[in-house]
Amino acid sequence: MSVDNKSRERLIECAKKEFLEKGFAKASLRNICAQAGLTTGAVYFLFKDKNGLLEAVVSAPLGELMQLMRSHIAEEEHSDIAAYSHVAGDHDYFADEMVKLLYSHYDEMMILLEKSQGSQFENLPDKVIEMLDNGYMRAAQLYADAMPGKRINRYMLHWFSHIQVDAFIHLLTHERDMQKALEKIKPVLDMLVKSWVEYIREDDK
Amino acid sequence: MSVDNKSRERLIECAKKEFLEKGFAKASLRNICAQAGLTTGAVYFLFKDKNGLLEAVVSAPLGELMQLMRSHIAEEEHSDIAAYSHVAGDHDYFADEMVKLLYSHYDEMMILLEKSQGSQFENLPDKVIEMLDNGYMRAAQLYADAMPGKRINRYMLHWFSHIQVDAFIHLLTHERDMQKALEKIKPVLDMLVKSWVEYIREDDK
Amino acid sequence: MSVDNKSRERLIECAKKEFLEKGFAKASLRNICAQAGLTTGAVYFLFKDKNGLLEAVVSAPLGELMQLMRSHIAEEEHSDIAAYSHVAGDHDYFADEMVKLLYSHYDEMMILLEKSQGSQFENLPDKVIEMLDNGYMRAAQLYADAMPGKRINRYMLHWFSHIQVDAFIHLLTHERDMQKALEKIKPVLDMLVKSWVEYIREDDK
Amino acid sequence: MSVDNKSRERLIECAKKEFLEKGFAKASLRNICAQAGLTTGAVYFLFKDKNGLLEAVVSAPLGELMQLMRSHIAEEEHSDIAAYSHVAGDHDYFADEMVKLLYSHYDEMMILLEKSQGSQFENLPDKVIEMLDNGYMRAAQLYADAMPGKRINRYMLHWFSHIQVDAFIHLLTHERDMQKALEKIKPVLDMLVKSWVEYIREDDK
DNA sequence: TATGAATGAGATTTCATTCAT
DNA sequence: CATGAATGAAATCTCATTCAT
Repeated sequence: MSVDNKSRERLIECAKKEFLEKGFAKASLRNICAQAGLTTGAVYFLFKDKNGLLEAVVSAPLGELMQLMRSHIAEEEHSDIAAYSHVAGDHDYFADEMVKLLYSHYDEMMILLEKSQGSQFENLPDKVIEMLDNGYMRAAQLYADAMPGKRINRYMLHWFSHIQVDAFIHLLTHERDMQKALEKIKPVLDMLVKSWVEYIREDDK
Repeated sequence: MSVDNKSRERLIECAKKEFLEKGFAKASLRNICAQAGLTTGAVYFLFKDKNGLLEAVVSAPLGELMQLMRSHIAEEEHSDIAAYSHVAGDHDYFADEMVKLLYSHYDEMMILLEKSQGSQFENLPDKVIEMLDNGYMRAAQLYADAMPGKRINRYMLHWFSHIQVDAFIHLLTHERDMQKALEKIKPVLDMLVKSWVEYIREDDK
Repeated sequence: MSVDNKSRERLIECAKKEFLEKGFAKASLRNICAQAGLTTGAVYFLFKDKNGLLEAVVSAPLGELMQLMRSHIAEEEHSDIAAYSHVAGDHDYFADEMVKLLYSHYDEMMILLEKSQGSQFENLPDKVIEMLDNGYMRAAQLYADAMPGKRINRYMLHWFSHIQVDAFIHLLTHERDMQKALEKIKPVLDMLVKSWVEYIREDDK
Repeated sequence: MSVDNKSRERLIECAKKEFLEKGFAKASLRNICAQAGLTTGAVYFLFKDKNGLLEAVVSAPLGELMQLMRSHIAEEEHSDIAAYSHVAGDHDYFADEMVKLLYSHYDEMMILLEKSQGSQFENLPDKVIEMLDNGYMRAAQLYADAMPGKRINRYMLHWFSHIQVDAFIHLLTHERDMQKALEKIKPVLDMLVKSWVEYIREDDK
């Protein structure tokens, strides 16, 4: 918005590198600023503090991520249980979106999901899991009710949310190329959906 | 080796608490030593350094863990592919052993698997996954060969090792009671085995 | 001088608050400017520096204070020693004037007298005491001369000046209401005057 | 208690100087440590922190001061109102004790009473005043009850406690020699006691 | 067998101030 | 008339580590 945000951008760029390399906690403001050719004071002028700098690095991608999660969950909650047989395509669609999002901000997502210990975002994966878990709960309930003598296996439901999130993080850390990632996530998601249907219920009592 | 290990043991006990609470990186040697009624110098006499203290805390359980892993993998490598239909019991047996081991040294395992960032053990889960991955490779190869036009999906194979390890860590962090843990891990392992068989292969080319 | 002093005034107003709250030394220019909707640079344009800002806040009341002090001292120096018996009314008059002045610029006076550590005004009370001390000196001399074998107790003279100033500061910090303050200061001044007459002299040699 | 506390003592000595010169808030740990030929870390080993260092500097004299205050107040509370005519000697005794105490730890007392802004002791004078105020309350009550139509002038009572404390601080800052101080405090205390008796009461209603 | 003392390098943060625009 | 950007110096504190004794 000002004539030149060069310093701000340089700082963000250098912070990104440092966070990625050392993680938030061990990242050194001094290092970042030296790299950017500035003094640490500049961080406190341009951002609030170390956390503020991190926020500047990840906030936009984070917003998009949360947006996608919310719309996925909303869809999930309005989906018909009977339709579960062909939801696969749906899931594929979500997975595609997610992969594209993750890889279009690769560094930021890595920081957010893997390198944010010690920051305000250190529990983001857990929060996302919680969102999913809650979102899937209704569908699971309907699904369980549909079969007498069965009830939701709460632990399995949660674990499925956990490994779904985990699947994307694992992908991110093991495959740098987006096209390949799009291929690789397919069977994973496929397996997840099929297993979900099969293992989400347990015998009542 | 017996006269007077009191200090050593007190130190180990206090370190365990601190590591569990704050994680290795943020644990304070001074704190630990003060708690043990000693000074930091004692750590450098009795152990080598901070990492050495951690090692003393976790080495025995770690040894047992590696032992169990190795024997599991060895078994896996000698197993017959044809037998895969009823390997379920086998896996249950392994899972039981693993859960019992993990829960008989709960604190140490938590430290090792969840609180060791910054230490020499920070990649232990990855190493275990690697072991598993390698161990499952031969069986997977045989299994793939048995079906023409199919080959191993390397990524899926690795991911299965990943979530298998993850399953135990997730259990550890979400269920403190061993009996309940033994119940909860069952469907997880069941799902894992069944899915393994189904998803480990992909179309050739 | 009139078109647009808004910024200047806003700055002064906000500075007043901050100085009052935290004292000069711990007051933060950034805070003040942010509160005023300006940046720190503005302070250096509109005033000279932090001290200049303080000066702008207190200069008018300070001028009046010094004026009153000077006229009080001038009167004191021209007063007749013989008249000391009924000077009481005089002192009451001065005290009233002083209280009215102090309370008509309560905030500024508080800053000046209690919150100016670290600024150019940090010794104002001492300077005022010095003025008083010098002013009372002549009267005291005449008074001492009037009684053979007596001389001025220099220390007591100074201490009286000290507690006279102190009396007003104490009042300011312990009574926010002007009417009540006017009542409370009466016996204090009364005591001061009477004791002055009695204790200002000591035996010669 | 150890072989040599040289560093500790050097640190305390240098801190004393720095605190005296700049006051607690503006005193620089770096400076103090450099002066003592140590690093700042040493402070955090030998004391807890900056406040801890100050505490080490002043704690002994502070203890004695509080002790003396307490015994003075206890005496005051058990004193007979009828005896007030010849209490003067009593007060002289207290004043002598106080002056001796203050001057036998001159630097520490200066720090405590004049240079402790920003530390845990910054309100010590106020606390002492409060103690005195409370202590004198009972005597004042009896004294007021003894004359119908009179009641305690709460403000004057407090102000007397205030200037009594102030008298000692003023002395400390204006007279470095103990013998001279002992002389100078006499008429001050004398005046205080006489005025107390005269001004502590006001007309009822 | 351990202590006590101290280091040295680092951390984040705060601040008044400057100055080109 | 004031901003926005940035400096540079200083602040307190924390820590793992060392080593003579």
